[in-house]
Amino acid sequence: MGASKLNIYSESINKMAIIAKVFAHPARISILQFISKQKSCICNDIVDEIGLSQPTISQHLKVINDAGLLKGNFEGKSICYCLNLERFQEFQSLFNSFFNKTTSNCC
Amino acid sequence: MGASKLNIYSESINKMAIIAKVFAHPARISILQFISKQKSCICNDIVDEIGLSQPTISQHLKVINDAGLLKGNFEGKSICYCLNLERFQEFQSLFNSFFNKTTSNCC
DNA sequence: TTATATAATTGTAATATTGCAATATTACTT
DNA sequence: AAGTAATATTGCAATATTACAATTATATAA
Repeated sequence: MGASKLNIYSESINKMAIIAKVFAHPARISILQFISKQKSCICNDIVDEIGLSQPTISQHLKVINDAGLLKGNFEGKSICYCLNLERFQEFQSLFNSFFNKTTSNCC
Repeated sequence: MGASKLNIYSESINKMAIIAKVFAHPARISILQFISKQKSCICNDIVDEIGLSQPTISQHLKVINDAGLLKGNFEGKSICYCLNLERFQEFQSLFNSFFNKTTSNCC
């Protein structure tokens, strides 16, 4: 085989995995960090900042966006990427509730 | 190319990505959840519970273990897997501090 | 020692991800 | 309309991940 057997897990677990996948690549963490640090909205600056090609950054942005973590505003010919903070906090509380439910019973 | 260019990111960002990767597969989330729910330590029960083959579970356990999230005690011929709660909490606070530092300045 | 049970490792196939060059699209500008 | 700048898409190669069958290692039990 090789592909993930997504059908055997609950909806919420698959959702958590999709969220975690956003953070599972350093380029995407860097992009999120960079966007959040900018005073004004940014666009192609990410390419210069991170050191990957424009298509590669664009691809990572798509992954982040597909998870709902971005808002984009058009500003002339460029796109202003911003964080969707509500969704971000949703992620945070999902993970925290998972972590907080987790205890250890032995060892 | 195809491989991740890990050298262009900071140590802490790469570390976060490695942690996130543990949670980036539903099987691993399920395993963590299952281990934490058990009253007593378990072993091969994970295989029955989750519905993946023994080598596949073993492989996922290795990923979780390599991230430092497990403690293993030998109990007879089987291994008792438990969560390393200290490390788990370390993860939680690392992610929370990332989330909390993240703000949005536009849109 | 031999048998049995549990878990790790190896080998391999299928699929996914990462990265970039080339190209296409989109929106402004002249 | 033609040119330009910014971003997305496509196609492809390299690498990584996922999954399992077969095998191996380890530990107890007979």
